[in-house]
Amino acid sequence: MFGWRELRPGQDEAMQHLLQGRDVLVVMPTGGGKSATYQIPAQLLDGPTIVISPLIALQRDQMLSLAERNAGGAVVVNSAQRAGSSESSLEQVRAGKAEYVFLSPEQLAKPDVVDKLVAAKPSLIAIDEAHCVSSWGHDFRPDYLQLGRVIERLGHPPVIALTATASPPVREDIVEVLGLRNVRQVIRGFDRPNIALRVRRFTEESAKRRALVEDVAGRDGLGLVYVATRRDATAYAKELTKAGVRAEAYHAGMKAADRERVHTLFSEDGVDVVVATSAFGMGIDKPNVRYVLHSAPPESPDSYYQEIGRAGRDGEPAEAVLYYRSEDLGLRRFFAAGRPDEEMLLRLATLLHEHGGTVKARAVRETLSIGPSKLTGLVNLLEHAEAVEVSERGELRYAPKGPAPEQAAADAMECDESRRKMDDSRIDMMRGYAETTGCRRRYLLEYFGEPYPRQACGHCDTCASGSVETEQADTPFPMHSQVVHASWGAGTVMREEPDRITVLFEEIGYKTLSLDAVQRDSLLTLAEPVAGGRS
DNA sequence: CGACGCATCCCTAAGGATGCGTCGGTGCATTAGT
Repeated sequence: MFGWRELRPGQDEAMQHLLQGRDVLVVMPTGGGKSATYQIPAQLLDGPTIVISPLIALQRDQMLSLAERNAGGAVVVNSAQRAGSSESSLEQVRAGKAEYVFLSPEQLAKPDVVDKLVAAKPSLIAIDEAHCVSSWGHDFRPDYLQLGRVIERLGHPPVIALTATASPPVREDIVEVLGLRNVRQVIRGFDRPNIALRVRRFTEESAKRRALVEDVAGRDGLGLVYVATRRDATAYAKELTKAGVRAEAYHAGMKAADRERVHTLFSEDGVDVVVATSAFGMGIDKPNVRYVLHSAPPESPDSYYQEIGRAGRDGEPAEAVLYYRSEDLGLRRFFAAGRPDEEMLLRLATLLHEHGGTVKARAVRETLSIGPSKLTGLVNLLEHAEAVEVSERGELRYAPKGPAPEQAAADAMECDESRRKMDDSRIDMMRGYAETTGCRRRYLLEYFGEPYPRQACGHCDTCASGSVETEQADTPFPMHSQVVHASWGAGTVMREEPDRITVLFEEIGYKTLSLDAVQRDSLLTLAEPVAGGRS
């Protein structure tokens, strides 16, 4: 049906788990055949498959590629189509005339859409780009955090979550938010040895800009330059054009037609380089991208690996260069520092508490005069504080045994504070990557929990310059051992260096500790190893 | 948190230094107006 002669590593395993009724988290590089892991079980299971996908453009592409096959029909439900069209899509699903239905999490926030899907008796749910659950749900697209409830409402058929990049805490977040049960993790192909890794450090912004423009002008082949702001996207594109490079800017503030035009140029090799904010890239599977440069660090190694992973898909040599000034992390800290509206949080908690019964979300929005997205964000926080419950139909009520509203608001703020600490620690890990004297590949792979031999990878600047440590560190806290800190709680050793270790603490994120201090003050104790592992 | 643009200061004048305010990413859905 799909024209494949054989399965790739991991595909078979993921499919077997689904067919045996288990939930699965798949982490595989783009182009590694992630889609197949739900497309084939979808054919074998009796009932439609719901695919949750973050971008309307992705939904359309996936729907069209399935429509070319004789695979039982695929439809989309979103705001980009005519009013009646989503109706008829849902009708086709209910009548068994469509095997695949693509929707955004926001569509699933609508009770009548979910009702129609329940009536269609779905046999499988696939969450595409599942890392969005973790990175976008908190304030940007809060409906992501309600997916767990929707999955239950849909009868919790086997669920498969798919992503190309997710560090261990992101994987845990995905499993928790989606409420996955009896979950198996299938993780394959993290290392991308053909991508050479390099960091160039600068003190002056102007020197960094000149060097980057010069660098691009001297390169052959197709490339991507990631920048931090829309203004920089335009500015760099202009300077590169002046330097004789066919460059195009790309960011979310551009008109849809212009964005479309840049995509087309990029896919048809009609451009040398696209200068973009993080808006560019999801769903891109272009084999011949030769380099990915960053004019500033992104907010986490997760994002960085995702973005440089768009280079060298053809397996030919490619390069990822980070143009780095420590000051550039400031913008990321600013973005991570946003706090919820505490006053509104308290008003919402008080309102629901005093009402005492079940209230429609619309009525709450009108009373507090806030938008749907803000309300969902606040509800997510109060749910986390176990003060508010959301019914199957999306109605709100105060938890019978919930804390008092003041306490609930305070608890919710504390939950958010802990998330912010984790975000900050990811920024620190990005700094660590930029400033490490060790092998950069090992740094990234260990961040993702993949052991990498202590040897020169030969494809990063630190290995090439000979500064990399190859000696096996002899520490009392080996890689991946479980440790406990008096005030930071439980954690896992994620990185060892001769004089320090990095621990991922469950509550507050990544911390790098000097071994001297750890031993002098007995800061850490080894915990009992936890039985069981991951595939 | 830091960069940038603008106004002000210095006072021979011009242009560099300083201070202040503003702005900064990712997308869905919905609706009013053409």
